[in-house]
Amino acid sequence: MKCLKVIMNWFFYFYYSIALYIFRLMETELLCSFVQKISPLTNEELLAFTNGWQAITVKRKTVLTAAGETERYLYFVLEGLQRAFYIGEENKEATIVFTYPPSFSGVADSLLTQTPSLYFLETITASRLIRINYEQLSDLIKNYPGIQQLIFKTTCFALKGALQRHIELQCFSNEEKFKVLLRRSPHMLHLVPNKYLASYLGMDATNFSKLLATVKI
Amino acid sequence: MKCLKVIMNWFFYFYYSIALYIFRLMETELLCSFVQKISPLTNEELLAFTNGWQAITVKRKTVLTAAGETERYLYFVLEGLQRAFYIGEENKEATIVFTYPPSFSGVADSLLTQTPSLYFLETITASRLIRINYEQLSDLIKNYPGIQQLIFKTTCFALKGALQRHIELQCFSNEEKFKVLLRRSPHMLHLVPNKYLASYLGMDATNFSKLLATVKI
DNA sequence: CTGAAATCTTGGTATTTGTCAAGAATATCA
DNA sequence: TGATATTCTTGACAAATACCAAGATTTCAG
Repeated sequence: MKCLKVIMNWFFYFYYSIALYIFRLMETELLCSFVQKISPLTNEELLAFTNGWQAITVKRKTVLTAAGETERYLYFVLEGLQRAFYIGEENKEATIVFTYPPSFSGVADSLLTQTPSLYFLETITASRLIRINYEQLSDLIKNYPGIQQLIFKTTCFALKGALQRHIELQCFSNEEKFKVLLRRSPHMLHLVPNKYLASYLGMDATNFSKLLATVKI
Repeated sequence: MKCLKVIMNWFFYFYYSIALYIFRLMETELLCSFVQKISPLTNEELLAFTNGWQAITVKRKTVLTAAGETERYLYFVLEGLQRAFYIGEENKEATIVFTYPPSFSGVADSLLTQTPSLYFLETITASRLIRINYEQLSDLIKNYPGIQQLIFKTTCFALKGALQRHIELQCFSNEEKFKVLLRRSPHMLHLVPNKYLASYLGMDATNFSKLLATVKI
């Protein structure tokens, strides 16, 4: 009897280890294929880059970074939905960006300049992420030209995106912004609460609801 | 008589050369002190970086980069005022950013990602600028870590600025935006035509004028 | 310096957008 | 699963903002 128990424990541990290993392999694989699309790395760089990430699993509505804090991590989203948002006068929220897998996440400007974040980063749904802290990332950037290139490119694309969105916010009416959203990210309508979509488009939630009724289809 | 003419020519050329030399020294000095504040360079890097810039002098309302073109230059402003703006439906303009000395200029996202610009870059007043083309800049970035660091940092600050402005556009009322402008850049009121300031704040020009009358002081 | 063009101001009006409230629908957690 | 929050919808109303036009002012180029 004792013997059986030992064997079972052993089996359990064996399979658990394999499962964990495969799991980590899959995560790493996801990260690898993501970064390779942005900027090709050598095998050595890839190995260095994918090493040292910490996996976290969090519930919905978990604050990953609070406004006022300085961002400590670069995140990579494996599963779930997150948003960065600003809280203004009278607790009005302005959603800056949504993130979902596979992509990096984190308050980019705060992380890169190591200055306090203006935004909150929060999970919308339960999420699985991996993250690497600023010091490790800095070392990687310092020591591997390809990784520096990767982060630089990512930053450039972020800037491009921010300026693109700038236009939409400044030039488009609520209805136009709504239509752009419908056209460009129809899936978001199902995934994200309307409340957040409204705050992403910079309009009142009730107005968003009315647009849904009139503009739809 | 002939002799006198030759001597005068010689003198002219002599002083002209010296003047030009001093001029270039001053320009370079301006660029040096500007970049040193962002990210310190070694002497060698500084020498490499300040070399190869082309000086241009342009009249007011000169288009430096047109929407649809891919930005070819990184500019450094020595004198004058410029703005980047987007032209939307019915020729409505949205000013993205103003640039004035000493600072870099150019459509940052287009230059960095080498994709077509969404904006026009145009001088508001007659301007003196120096510029370096993308290929040269790329080489400098590739060959000098300090210069890569400089451009990377500049990009990060640009991103930070874009996200900061994002908040203002999305959360503030016209009056609030106007007050922020008054507080943060009062000098702009004298330098920049109200028309452009209005389009910078994302409001109608007539509304801007009314705010000037009511909010002032 | 002067005529022509661009810009600014102002009032009135139309449109867009936000606010409030309350009931309906939906999602969440124990 | 059921109780409890949260979110969504809808209407009427209020506020903000854009639009238009015309005259005053300023700026610019020849």
